[in-house]
Amino acid sequence: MSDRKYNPHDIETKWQQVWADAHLYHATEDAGKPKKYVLEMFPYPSGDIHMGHVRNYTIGDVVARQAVMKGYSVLHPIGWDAFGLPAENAAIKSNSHPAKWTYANIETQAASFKRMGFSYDWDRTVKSCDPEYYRWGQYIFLKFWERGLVERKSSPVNWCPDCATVLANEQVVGDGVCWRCKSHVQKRELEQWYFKITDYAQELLDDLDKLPGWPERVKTMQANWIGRSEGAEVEFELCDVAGEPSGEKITVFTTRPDTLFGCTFFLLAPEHPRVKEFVAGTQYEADVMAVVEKASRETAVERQLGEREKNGAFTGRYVINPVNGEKVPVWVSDYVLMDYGTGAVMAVPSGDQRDFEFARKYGLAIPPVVVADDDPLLAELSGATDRVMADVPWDEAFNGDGVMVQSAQFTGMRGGKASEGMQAVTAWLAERGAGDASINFRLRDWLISRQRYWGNPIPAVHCPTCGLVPVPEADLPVVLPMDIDITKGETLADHPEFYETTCPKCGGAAKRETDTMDTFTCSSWYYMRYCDARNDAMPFEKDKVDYWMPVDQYIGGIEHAILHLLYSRFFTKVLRDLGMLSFDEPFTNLLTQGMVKKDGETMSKSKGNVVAPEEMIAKFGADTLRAYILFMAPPDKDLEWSYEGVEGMYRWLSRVWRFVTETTEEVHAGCGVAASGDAAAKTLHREMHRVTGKVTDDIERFQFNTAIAAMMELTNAAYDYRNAVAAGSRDLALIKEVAERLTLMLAPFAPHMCEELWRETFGVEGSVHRASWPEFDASAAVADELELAVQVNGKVRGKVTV
RNA sequence: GGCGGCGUAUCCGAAUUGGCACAGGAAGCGGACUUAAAAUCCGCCGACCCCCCGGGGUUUGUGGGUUCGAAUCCCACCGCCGCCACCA
Repeated sequence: MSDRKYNPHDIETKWQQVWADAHLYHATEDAGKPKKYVLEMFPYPSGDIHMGHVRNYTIGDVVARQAVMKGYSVLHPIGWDAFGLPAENAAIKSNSHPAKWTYANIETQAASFKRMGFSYDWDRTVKSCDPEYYRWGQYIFLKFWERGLVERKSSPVNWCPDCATVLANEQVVGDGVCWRCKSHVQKRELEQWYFKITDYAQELLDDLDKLPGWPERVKTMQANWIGRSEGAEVEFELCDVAGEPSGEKITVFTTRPDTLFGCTFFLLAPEHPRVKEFVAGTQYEADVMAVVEKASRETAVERQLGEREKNGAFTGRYVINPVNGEKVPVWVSDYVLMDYGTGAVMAVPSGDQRDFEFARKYGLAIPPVVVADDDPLLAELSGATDRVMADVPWDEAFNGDGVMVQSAQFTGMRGGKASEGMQAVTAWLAERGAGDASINFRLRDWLISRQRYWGNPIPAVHCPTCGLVPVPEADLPVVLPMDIDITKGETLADHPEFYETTCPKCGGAAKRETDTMDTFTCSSWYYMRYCDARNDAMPFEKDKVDYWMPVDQYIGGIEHAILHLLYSRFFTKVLRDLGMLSFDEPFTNLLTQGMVKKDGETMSKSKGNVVAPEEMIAKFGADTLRAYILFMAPPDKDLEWSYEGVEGMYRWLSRVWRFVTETTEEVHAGCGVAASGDAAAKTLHREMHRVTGKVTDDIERFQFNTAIAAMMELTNAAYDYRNAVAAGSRDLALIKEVAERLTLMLAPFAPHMCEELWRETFGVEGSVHRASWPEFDASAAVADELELAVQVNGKVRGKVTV
């Protein structure tokens, strides 16, 4: 018989040990059961866990535990995203080594996860900084390379001065700051390694439709990031210095070829490679170079701060508009981006607000070409195929749908995005070899090289004779050397014993690549490794991945809406094309959990509003913390921490504990009747079935807060029954069933307490976490009598009891 | 500027998707038990207006609309949050 008082601490540590010894949560591929892969984003080992971790991993744990009880074969693993800069910074601060800091934190976090009672299969743990893991990251890199998806090229890249490394576009956030250290990012021209994610841009966009289990806003963010634009490429013929046609073509991308007749000037980005050549030694050189230099001085931040004053200068050159043979001047302007489209733009000031502002500032013509249906100008210009008006009477550009005017044979057609006129102009250009329909993406290739030590070494060799040579698979892993003094700011480039090597191709002296890979390469496939975590012959067996994958439920923070989730989708598609697996998308259902706040702000040490999980465990136990963090709000919403709230949760768990232990004593003592069937018993019986249905349903919908609320209602109904019926007359079968059902349904939330009640109080053989989830009888949940409201004109006018 | 989300009692939140608005918890108040306290158990618990003291009416950020019926759908506005942003 258990203690009368609920004492979480002894119970929790006791069962944690029992579960660990029995490998209770070991996952096996069981062909006789449906599978469920429940995964939470693996943590970065920066110190001990915080409340955000508690919330994230508790959600996953409840889902995983209930799935086991419902008869699924469940995979619920954990690991660590262990490479990365914070480890280097911490090592510098503490005059230590990144590995030491990282492994120590992993130990701390692992202990905390165990103390929280999470049901992980610890035999599948992955640490991305272990050679047994990262060697397969290198292997995958080589496979990508074989497939032509690895590229080393020179281009303007994002440089974080504080992290002293380059960053991927996705890692530049907010107003042009580093995702990790929030420093302002600079632009530098550097040669770097890329994964050609743009090869998959269309599929990454299209397949968002295959993800009905993802939040709409995450899909919208990814679609915006990929940024598909339909339009046309148009070729303009360049004129020479004397203004005569040179025969050379210069291409632009436009989403509005229907406005081509309104093009009155042509723009180049300040970084455009032709700019210097065009103005060298001319009277325009000084003005143009002033614009170029001003733009280059501006940081990425300033250029990304939305709309600003547009600056420009005439280059002295002209291009010929292919639709009307008009010579239009070529300008340089700082609002044209070199890394989108072709770095050159046809300007149509009447149809584009930016071009409009630029034209007004520099006195360039603004002829109308697409006019709104309700614009009086339409009547005035109706039927005019030639340009009779060179300047619109408008205050701003018009970019909507309307009627084409002053556009030769296209005059009178519908103009606008995806319009008849747009198609007609594109077709006309294509016939004459002056353009064609085209699609442009905002997505850029993924810059994966980092000039940092604590990461996965890129398996490549620079040979003076053979060029870039991949490290042969047999030579993997390229081991990250441990004898490095990070406190002196050393990187692999400071260690000749690392980089001095021989070329795998010709055998001559060569230099090993000293950059490491972006940590997001490590996190792009770890969930596949869990399926076959100890394989030392390949990253994973196809059969095992095909059994467990895709992840049925993925849970993590919204901050990965683009970064990690996009990269993982990309990896999955490439690995599929490499024949290593056979599905298209890695995560079928995605839950993005909200943040845990205190006093309306995110918890942080600098704000001094951190509530440490260990402090709450010490006070109330892990079960109370788990149940509380799920009870306070739906999982996708932010949650405001309240100390009074935790005490309330502890009170309720104690109340359940008392009910179960006391009624079990009554049952054992035979103090009551076998079955009573009176009104009070009927009410409790009905409530028990109603709540079973509600809890089952709510966990499926991730409404953990209402699932717990329903169990509280059942607890209240159970106490009502005890108050209504005297001891000795109580229905023993009923109160026993209520106690058992409560224990089973609460087990995923408060696993230790329920295990204690199940095995010690009830005396059942085997774990409650292997027991079957309670069935419910929908008809038993329906009341015999029902009060119906009678509405007349939507107002309650009476009530009838049926 | 664009896109997306949100707004319900003192606070956190229900309302399974158009059908009795506010379940559950917290806070607060009262009672039982106790010499007393804690713990526990029981009960009460939004506001405003009207009232023949039985009760009735209004109220889901604001204002409209659709509907027999709206917290829920539509339009406009206000407020808060997030993401993107000179992407041609």
